[in-house]
Amino acid sequence: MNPLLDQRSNSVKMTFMTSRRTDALSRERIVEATIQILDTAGESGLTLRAVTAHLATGRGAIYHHVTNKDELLAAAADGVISQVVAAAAGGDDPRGSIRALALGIFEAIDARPWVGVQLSREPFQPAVLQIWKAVGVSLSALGVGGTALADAGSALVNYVLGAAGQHAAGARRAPDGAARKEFLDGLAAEWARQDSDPLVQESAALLREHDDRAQFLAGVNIFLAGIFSSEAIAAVRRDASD
Amino acid sequence: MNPLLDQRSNSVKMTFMTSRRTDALSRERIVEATIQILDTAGESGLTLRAVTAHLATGRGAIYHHVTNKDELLAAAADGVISQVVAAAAGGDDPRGSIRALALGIFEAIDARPWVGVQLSREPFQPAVLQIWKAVGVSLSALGVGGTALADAGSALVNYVLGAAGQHAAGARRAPDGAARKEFLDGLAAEWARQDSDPLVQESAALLREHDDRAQFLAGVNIFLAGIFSSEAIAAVRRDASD
DNA sequence: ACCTGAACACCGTTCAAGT
DNA sequence: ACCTGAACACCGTTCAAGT
Repeated sequence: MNPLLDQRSNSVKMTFMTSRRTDALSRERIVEATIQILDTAGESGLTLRAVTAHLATGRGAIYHHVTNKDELLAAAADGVISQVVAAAAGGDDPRGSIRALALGIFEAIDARPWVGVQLSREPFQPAVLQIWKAVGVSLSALGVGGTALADAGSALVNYVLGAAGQHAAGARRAPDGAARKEFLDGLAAEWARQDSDPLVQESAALLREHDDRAQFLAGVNIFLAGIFSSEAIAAVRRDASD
Repeated sequence: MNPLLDQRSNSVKMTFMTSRRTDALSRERIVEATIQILDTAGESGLTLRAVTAHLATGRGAIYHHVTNKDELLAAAADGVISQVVAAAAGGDDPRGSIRALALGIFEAIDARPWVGVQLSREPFQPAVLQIWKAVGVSLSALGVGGTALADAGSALVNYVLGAAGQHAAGARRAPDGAARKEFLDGLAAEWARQDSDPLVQESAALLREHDDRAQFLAGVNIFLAGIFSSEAIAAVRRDASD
């Protein structure tokens, strides 16, 4: 009746065969279950009760491996972002790496809106630190250092996280393409109705046909351009003061 | 004491005397109570029970004027952002307006972390639309238009919202300067301990003495530089293809 | 029409009791 | 040490009943 309990009774530490339905509870298994629940039921579907049901265990058991529901969400996001960062790492083109990282994050969030919400929630969670470090490595390889690196890194990371949060909220509200189209059309109509300012009218028209992904990448390019034009100006200033 | 209250008494349509303990419930009064609760008790202190206690009314009364707790939060954030946008509007220097707007948002969030959290939560809430429009007007005045305006606006707004969310989360965790210093010192020590990579070591050192506000403004400048270098490149391309 | 407040259907977290 | 599950102290939201 309860396969999990049966498995648990013949658990052996040294075995090299690891089946999916492995025995004892562990942080890893809990996080894995958390990701599954988030993917299928969304953020509002993540309850401690859902996690314990999924793992066929008691309520309090979770708290032996994890201190908080928040820690659970942070760990789940970290699991997803780890893979994105690893996939974008390396290569001999730091600008390309930055674009690949940004795009990877965008796509991970497009597929799993809950990651975007979580990333924009807490500044020093593991997933965000990973992103900071990857951005730092690439910028450093491009010759940016010191305070300029901190400023540039902060700009890029905050931009990516901001877009992440906004896109995630949109994706949550309108999951598929059709719902999204309908939502944007309705919103554009609303804008156009509320405000006759030509700028708003034009924005409403653009809103209907805009591509989130392309717009996101355009933003990354703007920041990259800004970083190097700032760098160039700073270099000129340094030369001038020598 | 509460600028919103003052603002409201000026904006009340036909009367010039508005007492605090006015009789009937209204959306306005409910939002006002919401802001007060958020300011004094933080986001976790905002419960429907707290709102009804504050207004000395029954639980369900709120739902005659507001559909949701979410709408309450969005309306509260909109009230705060309205003032920021109004204060930063006008002037004949669009770049200055953009910096003033960004800084105004930063400072509003520094004073009221809950605003930052709320802004980064929902892409098409009233407060965010106000920011979009103000940014659009300034960029437009700088001669940016069409898709470039949408891209640039999106980049700036997402950057501001991202930084807003991250800074708000930090401000919530460490409200005063001393707590903040202690927190950053601890975090820097943690980074330095975990990773011997020289880049991380340097970042940890920078982290301890970095100024969130200056870093935020540096990001705005990077963005502005990026827009005009992108614009310049696009212009060159247009010329070349003619 | 507006308000009341009890009731409903949930939460996250704790903790004595078990193995 | 790890797990169980009832109990606790909350939530947001609804709705029959009042004015």
